[in-house]
This record gives sequence, C-alpha cells and structure tokens, in this order.
Amino acid sequence: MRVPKQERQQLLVTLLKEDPFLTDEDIARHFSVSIQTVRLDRLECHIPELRERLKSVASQQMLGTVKSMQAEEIFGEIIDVELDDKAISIFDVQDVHVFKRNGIARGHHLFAQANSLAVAVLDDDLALTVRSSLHFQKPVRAGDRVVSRATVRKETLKNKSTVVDVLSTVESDPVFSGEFQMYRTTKKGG
Amino acid sequence: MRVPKQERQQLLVTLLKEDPFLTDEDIARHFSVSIQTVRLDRLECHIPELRERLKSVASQQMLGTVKSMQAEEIFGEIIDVELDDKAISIFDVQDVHVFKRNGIARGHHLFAQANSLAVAVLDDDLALTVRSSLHFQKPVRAGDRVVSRATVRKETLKNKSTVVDVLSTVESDPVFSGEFQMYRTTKKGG
DNA sequence: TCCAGATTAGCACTTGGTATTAATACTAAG
DNA sequence: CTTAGTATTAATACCAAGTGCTAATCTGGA
Repeated sequence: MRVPKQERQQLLVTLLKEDPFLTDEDIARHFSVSIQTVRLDRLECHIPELRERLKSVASQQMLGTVKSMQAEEIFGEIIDVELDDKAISIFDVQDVHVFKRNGIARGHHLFAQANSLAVAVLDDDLALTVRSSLHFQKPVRAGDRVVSRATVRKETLKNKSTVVDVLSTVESDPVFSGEFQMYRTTKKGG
Repeated sequence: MRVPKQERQQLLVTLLKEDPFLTDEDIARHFSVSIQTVRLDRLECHIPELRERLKSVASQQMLGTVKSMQAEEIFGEIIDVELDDKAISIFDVQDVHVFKRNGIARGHHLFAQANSLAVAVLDDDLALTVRSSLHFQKPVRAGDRVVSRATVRKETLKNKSTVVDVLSTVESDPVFSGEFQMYRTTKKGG
C-alpha cells in the first residue's frame, strides 16, 4: 500500500482542485492504484467525474465573463447622451460593489459612474479629468439603481477645459454629486 | 429549409459563443434540423465538440483565476499601513485600465486606489467617503507603477469625520492628489 | 427532367465514465 | 489457523456524446 486510503483521498481532493482535468486513468497512475480504486475514492468523497468537473469550472467562467464584461463597462450604462450638453447613465449596484462589512457601496464605483459619464458627454478624442470635487451624500446599497445625470457648463475655461456637473440619485434621492473639470483637445473645446 | 445553411452556420458560431454547453442534440432542436446536419456544420466551421469546448472554456477559467483575484483587489496593493497615521499602496497600471483611444489611464482607477487607501488607513467598522476634491495632475499610462501615499490629518472635525490627504506618484513624479473627508463611527474617531 | 448540393439515416467505433457483482489481498482478532 | 472485515482489483453491461464513414433522400434551379 503506497499511501493509506484516507490520506490518498485527501490528496485526491487537493489534486483535483489544482487540476480538474485529470481522468480517472491519470489519477490511477498518479497514485499507483487501479482505476476502480480511484472511482471508489471519488464516490466516497463525492467528487464528480471529469466531465461534470469541467462543466462546473466552465460555468463559473461563463458567469465570470458576464460579470467582468459588466465590471469593465458597468460604470454607467449610458442611456442618453446629448453631446456637450447632458447625459444620463444607470448603474445597478450589486454585491460585488459593496463593502462586506457594512453593505455600503464603495465610493469609487459611484465616482467611476460619474467620471465615465463626464467623459462620455464630451466625447472628445482626448477628454481627461483634471480636477473634481465630490460629495457622497447618502450611502448606496446593493440592489439600488443609481441614475447619474451629467450637465456640461456652458462657460468654457481659458485653458481648454470644461466643467461637468454630475448628480446621482437613487429613486430621486440624491446620493452623490460631483463637479468635474475636464481637459479636452479637439472639437468645440479648443 | 428554415434558415439557409450559411446563415445558420453563422448563427451557430454566435450561439455557441454565448452558450458553449449545448449538445448537438440541443443545437439540432434549436435550428429544427437533424443532428447530422449540426455535425456537418460544426465540421465546416471547425467548431469542436461539446467536451472540447468545455475543456477550453474551463482552462481559460483556470488561467484566469489568478488574474481575476488580483483584478478585484488591485486598486491598491497596500504595502504599508500605520493606522490613523499613514499608508502606502502600489497599483500597476495595465492595458485594461487605460482608454483604448489614447492609452491614458481612466481616472476612476486612480481615484479607486486613493479612495481605497483612505478607507484602509482608518480601518474603522464604518469609514465612508463624504467629500473629496481631486487633482489629476499628469496622465498615467499602462506599465506605470503608481505609488499612493495617504496621510491622516490630526485635527478631527466636529462631526465624526477625518481628512485624509493622498498623493500618488509615478517614479516620484506627482500624477494625482486628493483630499478625502471621511466619516467614521468607531474607535478614535468618535 | 436531371443534377448538385443540402440534408438525413444508419452503423461501427471511441472516451470517460456509472453501476453492479465477484474475486482477491491484507490485515486483526479469536 | 481460521475468520471477519476492509481495501483493492477485475469483469461486465450500460450510457452520453461524440467521430468517421457510407448511403439514401430531398429539393431547387438550368
């Protein structure tokens, strides 16, 4: 007996956690036991077969892709834009956006939504945030739908920059406001 | 003929991109054709069978686990903290953090790093950003390593809030500075 | 009408299993 | 030594989801 049964089964669990792609045959070779033994081991440890393992790993990937696709672009699903005038975006706050400790949305997500919107409403080749001042007025929680409204101030500053005001609300309740001084190079700005 | 062959094959590609878990039988039902037709389609389009698809999706997941772990927490890998005094974090800017158009880092990542650091240096059960003013001083690009330094102002405001100053630099060059007024409930703050 | 391409059917074979039953090996206790 | 009990191995039938191949059928257009 190379390795006692119990130890082997524990090793099996960690082995498959690291590499779920192993067939029973691979595993059998790895432990120098028969395929049947491996199957008994899996049975006792409630470890599913290769295909089921891959299925579950793959499904996590699919869940992940949706999330990460959102995660990249979610900071404002922009639903309306009038260039150089105003724009609106919505952001559905999910569990991943909040502090585990108190369930309140991390500030940078609200900032990201507002900032992205400020960039989008100008839509220049190069629109960068230079300065901004923010006010986090009320905590936002998972499940809240944050609606951001950006308005571009008509006065253009001397140095190629524009000011965008953003107000974010949850059910008409202001939760965040920010003033973004944006630098721009092309179009109406220069 | 429900859908002409070519169109069906194109649809097949996008269908399996969205849901790689479909068996040939599922697909056959979906297009109202025979399983054999589906197999010919896959053959012509070089689409591998279900198991191979899952294998490749799963392997991407295994590669991705490491990356996504980083990706979630990346907004400041905090390398030093002295509670209620100062803290330092680093943030390696990657391609995903920059605008495709001009290669400049999106502002909210810099904000996220600074804001996270401001939260971390206080480390209260409830530390929230109330107000902040920011200055994006210099564009940051992929490959840059942003070092953020947070310092807690000693004067505590009347209303349970504290001010944290954050300065971010790339190779000693200031790129971002921010002032964060933080609300806190427990410990030294109340 | 006839033909080519598209579609469908049928069969043998492959992988990586499940499920079950039986045989063997290796102890530990009486 | 025998016997019970566990661990291991073997053998068999079966399944899902395919591949590969051949053959038949449909179907639209010159």
